[in-house]
Amino acid sequence: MPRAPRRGASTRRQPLTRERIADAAIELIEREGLDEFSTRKLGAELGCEAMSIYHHFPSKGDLLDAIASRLLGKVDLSSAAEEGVVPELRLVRVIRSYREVARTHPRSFPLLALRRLNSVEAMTFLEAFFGILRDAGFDPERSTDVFRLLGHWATGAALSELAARSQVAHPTRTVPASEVDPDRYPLTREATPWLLASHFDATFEFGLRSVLDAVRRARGK
Amino acid sequence: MPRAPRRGASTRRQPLTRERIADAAIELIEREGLDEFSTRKLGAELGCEAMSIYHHFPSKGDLLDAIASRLLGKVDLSSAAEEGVVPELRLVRVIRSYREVARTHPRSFPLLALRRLNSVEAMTFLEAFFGILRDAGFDPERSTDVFRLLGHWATGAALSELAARSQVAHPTRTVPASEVDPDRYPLTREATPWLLASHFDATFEFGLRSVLDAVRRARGK
DNA sequence: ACCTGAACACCGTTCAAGT
DNA sequence: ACCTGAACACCGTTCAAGT
Repeated sequence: MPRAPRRGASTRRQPLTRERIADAAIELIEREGLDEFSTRKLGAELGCEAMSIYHHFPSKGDLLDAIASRLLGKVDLSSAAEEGVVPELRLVRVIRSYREVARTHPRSFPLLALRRLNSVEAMTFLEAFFGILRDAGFDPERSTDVFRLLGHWATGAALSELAARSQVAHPTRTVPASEVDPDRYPLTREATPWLLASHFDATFEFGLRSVLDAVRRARGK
Repeated sequence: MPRAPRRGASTRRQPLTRERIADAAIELIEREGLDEFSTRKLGAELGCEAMSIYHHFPSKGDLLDAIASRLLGKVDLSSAAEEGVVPELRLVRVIRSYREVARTHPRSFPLLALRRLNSVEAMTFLEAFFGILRDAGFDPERSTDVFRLLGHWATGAALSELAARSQVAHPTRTVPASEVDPDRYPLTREATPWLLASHFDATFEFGLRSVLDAVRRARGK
């Protein structure tokens, strides 16, 4: 006995695509966290079976890679090629946009830091960045070192901010006060006001100034 | 009918402790990867039921936090308080040891970057670092900014190296050559030799010189 | 206090089958 | 070509019970 075609629950019969799956996955991760993310929940979200996803991605790992690339694609590169804008300012704009992507996607952003990216988005990002550095007068070798210096710092800063805000993993119990007698750590206690979230912006600006300073000096050599 | 006490399979009846569990977990993660790690496998490793672990940690998340702290505890801080050694050199030694921990624990190290740490190990590390910076003449506010600048860069550098070596996640398929026509990314192609793993050490040294340079200049102000 | 083992509500992924 | 759904071999965690 043939069953009547079910509809209603999901009238939207958009065909599944890699992009649509990855975007829905990002949304789901931001809502429920990386630990809670599963292909089965994603299927429910998309109105299809979990297994349909595997027709577009060979494994969950590949889907996570695609998510990372998609996040990198959200970084605003429009300022990278802007005529008449001094290279350093273009660098700053790209870096600030990178930080903004981290802040608006706190729970999926770690994927960007942990997974090796070889995608169109990654290549586009690299090419734009190298373009700025060439305009700033760097040869390919120095461009690579500078790219990595800025990238490493920016990634570390973003992750640290997310971790400190407990936006990455579900927060677990804090250390019992008895274990961390503050008298044993006087220097840390003294620095507490500047370790708080309220100081993140100032710390970011100090870091940005510092690495840009180093970049400026590297150009002179 | 009482069963005879089983022994043999696990003669070693050391009592379970948080430290023993965390160390076995690190070993297991390094051998099989973070994705493959489970409390059940860890139980088998320790010769006990998976549930025994939950008597020492309220959840798997708490165990992961403990692993992160344990890793941080492996950083060699002996040079931090060394009399007669110039502060900058002490900073360098701690940073190099941090990198070394990442390289010797590639698959568990990401936990250190992603999880918020408030443990004895974290406090000890902070206090040692702040000690060096005080000796270098920094006040608490600048110490915090400098600590974060160095920490963010070092963490980003370590993660990037691990990701590039595909030591973090199980490697997935590479991008099809058709998608990344190298002619569309001439600057990136030109920089390829310096983006390879063989250049990691040089990039690390450039980065270290750069951030230390920035720190030295921050002290003057 | 510390550990067990059955049970529950999940996972990612395979496979043969449907359209 | 694209999607389904049952099935397999797993998970983390609960709970009542053992010593």
